[in-house]
Amino acid sequence: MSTLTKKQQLIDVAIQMFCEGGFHATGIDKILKKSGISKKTMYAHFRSKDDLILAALDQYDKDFRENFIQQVENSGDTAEERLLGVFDVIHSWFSQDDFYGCVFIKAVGEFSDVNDVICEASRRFKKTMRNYLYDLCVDARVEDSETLATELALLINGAIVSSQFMKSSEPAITAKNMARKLVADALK
Amino acid sequence: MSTLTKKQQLIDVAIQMFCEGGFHATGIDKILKKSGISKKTMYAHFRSKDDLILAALDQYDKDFRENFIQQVENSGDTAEERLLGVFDVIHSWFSQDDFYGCVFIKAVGEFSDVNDVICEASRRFKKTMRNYLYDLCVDARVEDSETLATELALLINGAIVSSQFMKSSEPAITAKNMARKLVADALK
DNA sequence: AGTTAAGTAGACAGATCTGTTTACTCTGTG
DNA sequence: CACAGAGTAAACAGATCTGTCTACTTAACT
Repeated sequence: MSTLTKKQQLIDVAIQMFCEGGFHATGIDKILKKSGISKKTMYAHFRSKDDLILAALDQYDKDFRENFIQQVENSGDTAEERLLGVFDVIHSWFSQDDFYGCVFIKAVGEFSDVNDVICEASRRFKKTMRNYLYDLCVDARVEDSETLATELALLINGAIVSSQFMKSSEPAITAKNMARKLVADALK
Repeated sequence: MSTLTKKQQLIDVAIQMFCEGGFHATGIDKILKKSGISKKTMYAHFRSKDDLILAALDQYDKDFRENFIQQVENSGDTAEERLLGVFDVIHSWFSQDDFYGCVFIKAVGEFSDVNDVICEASRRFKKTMRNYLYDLCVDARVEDSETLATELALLINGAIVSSQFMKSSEPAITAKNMARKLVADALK
């Protein structure tokens, strides 16, 4: 029951509520009520709401990527299989009950000010993900890994948004079929 | 200077501000200040803020699609050219100074409640756009137009989001290259 | 046992939000 | 001129938001 635990609980509840309801519509009071933590404690750990948002995004960034990478690693024996395995992983993500789209896409939508720290954190996440895709491409001996990584990243963004709109996990399958062609082309 | 004009001005300013700043972060007072219209007049035309949001989205839906379709029609002589012309049109959209991503993507991000009227309007827009893509596919004598239309819609969503994150219009070009392969495949 | 750190509960301040209302202005028309 | 329609300006109500502050509690450590 160290101080870390309360801080962590706060971050956990916050990210969950931001994912579902967005940032501006999710008030501090709601987060505190749901987490059962007092306001004073929150402001002892975080300077402001924005500070909490930032901490929540940082945490989510780390957790999501860790989980994502591990699932991709387990999705196939060859590098090429893992490259397509990415889309199986997002398919199971889309299938979760608490899937409300990508919280970083929400973030750049709500904080469009270019220099906003929250935007920067979101951009950083997408860049890191794209770099991971690039590494997968290199492993699969793709010649133009730069291009393919960018294409796959675009495909993933599209699948997320389409899935959110259609309230279905099918776009992951659509994207996988598209990716299959691109990968085949890139390896040819 | 009829009543329509004031209502229209309000809608115009509102949609512009919602596009840039999102919905929850854009207060009524800011819209009124920017448009120079009094609060009483606003509430004479709209029942509530949600009502204004809905009217603004409806208007944008109509205007955007009209403009989009016209540009696509002018983008090539053959149906196949127009199918790829779609990506030239979004490229010029991404290049605009006031491009802040797709307002309907913002909307489903901020109003995630499934039954929300605002969400419904956003879903309707995306469906209508996909149907237009479907028509283009049929015109181009694509065999499986259902699949290709879904794929192109996903590609467009991905390009929008990637463009917003990268603050660049290049994803439109990336998407066009991807689409070229898909169209070639679909016509083979 | 006593001190300290960390927490709760909740009142409070001040800003901002949506939405209502009152009183005044302007403008065109019969 | 008189009146009706549409608009402005601005006060107001009531809710909600972020952030601060006081007073009390609990638990751990020396």
